[in-house]
Amino acid sequence: MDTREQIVSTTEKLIITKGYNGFSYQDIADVIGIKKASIHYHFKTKEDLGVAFVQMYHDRFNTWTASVKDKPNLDRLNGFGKLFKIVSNNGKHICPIGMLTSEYKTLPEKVQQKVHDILATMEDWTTELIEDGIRTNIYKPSIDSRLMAKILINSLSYETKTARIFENDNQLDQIFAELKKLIVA
Amino acid sequence: MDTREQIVSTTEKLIITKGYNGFSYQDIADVIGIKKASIHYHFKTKEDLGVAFVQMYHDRFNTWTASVKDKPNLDRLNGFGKLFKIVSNNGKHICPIGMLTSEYKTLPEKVQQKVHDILATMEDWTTELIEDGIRTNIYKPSIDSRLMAKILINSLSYETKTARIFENDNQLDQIFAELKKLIVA
DNA sequence: GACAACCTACCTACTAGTAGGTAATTTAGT
DNA sequence: ACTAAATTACCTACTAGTAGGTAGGTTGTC
Repeated sequence: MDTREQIVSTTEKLIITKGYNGFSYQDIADVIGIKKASIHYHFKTKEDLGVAFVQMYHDRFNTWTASVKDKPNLDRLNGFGKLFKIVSNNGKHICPIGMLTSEYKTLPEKVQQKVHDILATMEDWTTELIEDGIRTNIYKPSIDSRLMAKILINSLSYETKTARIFENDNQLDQIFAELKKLIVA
Repeated sequence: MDTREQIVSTTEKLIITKGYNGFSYQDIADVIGIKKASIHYHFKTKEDLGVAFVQMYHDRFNTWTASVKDKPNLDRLNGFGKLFKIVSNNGKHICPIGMLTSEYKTLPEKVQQKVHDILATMEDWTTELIEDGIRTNIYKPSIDSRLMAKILINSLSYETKTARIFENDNQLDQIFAELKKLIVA
């Protein structure tokens, strides 16, 4: 992993714990053992680094959706749930996009745009997943796909935060199971 | 409204937009037109102010639950939904407790404790509401009360954040309606 | 006179960002 | 193959601004 990748990777960890406004170039410098000015060499401004991080996260999600696009609907649904389980890391981490969603109003314009984009991508993908499930009679026909997509994403994303507070590492599974009960016919 | 109340009230607005770590005593001073040092007179440290704010918010919730405790179950459920609608203020605001939940790891210890307490209170109240609904055959018997309580709170709380980003002021109602469809028999 | 509620004036610590320099590597021209 | 120019990746040292917090003085009310 080269220095640039190390910076973005460290940024992810710091956003999870301290948020975008809460971490500093000095924090990153301390973690990877270089000087603050050297980070400015790789990312001229903090805004540039923020944009690069969210773009990386968006790319990661797109790569994942591409990798499961031919799998059965229920596999994709379970895979989506597992994504949050991995992010949560047994109640130790939270979803960084959830953090940026909270901080949105104070984020630099270009970072806001990127956060807006990944949220839209995730909501659209999940909506299509549920639409597909209804169309193929796997899911309950009474469901509104977009609203259920939001309920699913909101419940799981927010749970990574409360799990960290209550040091509860298994309720994410239970919530996902309860949601599946509501969705699957 | 005396100065102390003005400070706490301004703190609420600032936490909603900038978060606990994002607002400063100077911000408050600018809003209410006094000097920074005068805020230290009312709240010796920022931690004290944070504690006072969350306590006020907790008291407000307790006052509300007390005011509806003898109302029919569905009235209480609808009232709970409306609480988020009021907080959201047509997609302009977010739930400040949701903000503090994101920031949790960086909050001073006493503020963390208060956030932990209000989250537990809200979850317990909602769980009991759903238990009552199941017991009185108003809700679907297949529901797990605690998990559904979390799904309800998470969905609505997180939606105040995404509504602010997408400038969408009516999906909170729709999500609450969809959740009611899932809960009510 | 006592006290509450404010003030001015300061402190230390930290922030993002910049100026200017250096050693090592890569590229281009002869 | 040799060399000069350019680039990469870092460094030290600094700026202006802001953070939370404090000491001590002033003002207004009972």
